[in-house]
Amino acid sequence: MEIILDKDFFEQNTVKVARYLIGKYIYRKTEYGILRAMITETEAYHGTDDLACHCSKGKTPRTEIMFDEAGKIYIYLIYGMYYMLNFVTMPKGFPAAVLIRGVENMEFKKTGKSVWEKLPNKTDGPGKLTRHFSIDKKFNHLQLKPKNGLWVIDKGITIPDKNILVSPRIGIDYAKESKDLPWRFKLNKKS
DNA sequence: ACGATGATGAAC
DNA sequence: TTCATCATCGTA
Repeated sequence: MEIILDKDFFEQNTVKVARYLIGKYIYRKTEYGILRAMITETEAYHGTDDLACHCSKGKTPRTEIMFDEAGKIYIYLIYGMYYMLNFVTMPKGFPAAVLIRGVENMEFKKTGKSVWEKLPNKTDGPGKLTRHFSIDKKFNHLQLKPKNGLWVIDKGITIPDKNILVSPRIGIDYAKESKDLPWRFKLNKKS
């Protein structure tokens, strides 16, 4: 059974969403075909009290999207060259999002064909991920749904807790008392 | 270990 | 309007 994840799924605690996104599949449709992969690494950014969250600065032109409805896409540019992919969580008005850091099992189905061909794994980082999926700022503020060319599917696979590595988030040493929160989730290959 | 490269938010 | 900073990656 395959379910397209929508507002109902994303409109809950950001840490839970980050945890349960592991093992879900991200789909990206272009004129050439459909690219899909399993999400294997995520991070939660939750509320104005989270000093690592961009929204800790309050509502600004950039962070406004995090205050919007759950299931929307937040894209920003980092280090002048990499786009980061985030999904907005929590009810409208509460700023929060999940960063998608990594995927595995990339497959591609050409337009007009019916077979999925496996692709080599090169998506072990948030910047590479958006590059391989051709995701850029035009997705900012869009909703996750097939019509927009980007969506997430639950294939009914549940990853047990013992196969998930929980740790502090990457690259946020500046975040003082928030920097050690265990809000990063990663699929543990050996189990 | 470090530079590429530009948006962002805060200070002036 | 200027300035430091940055949820990264490839090269060394």
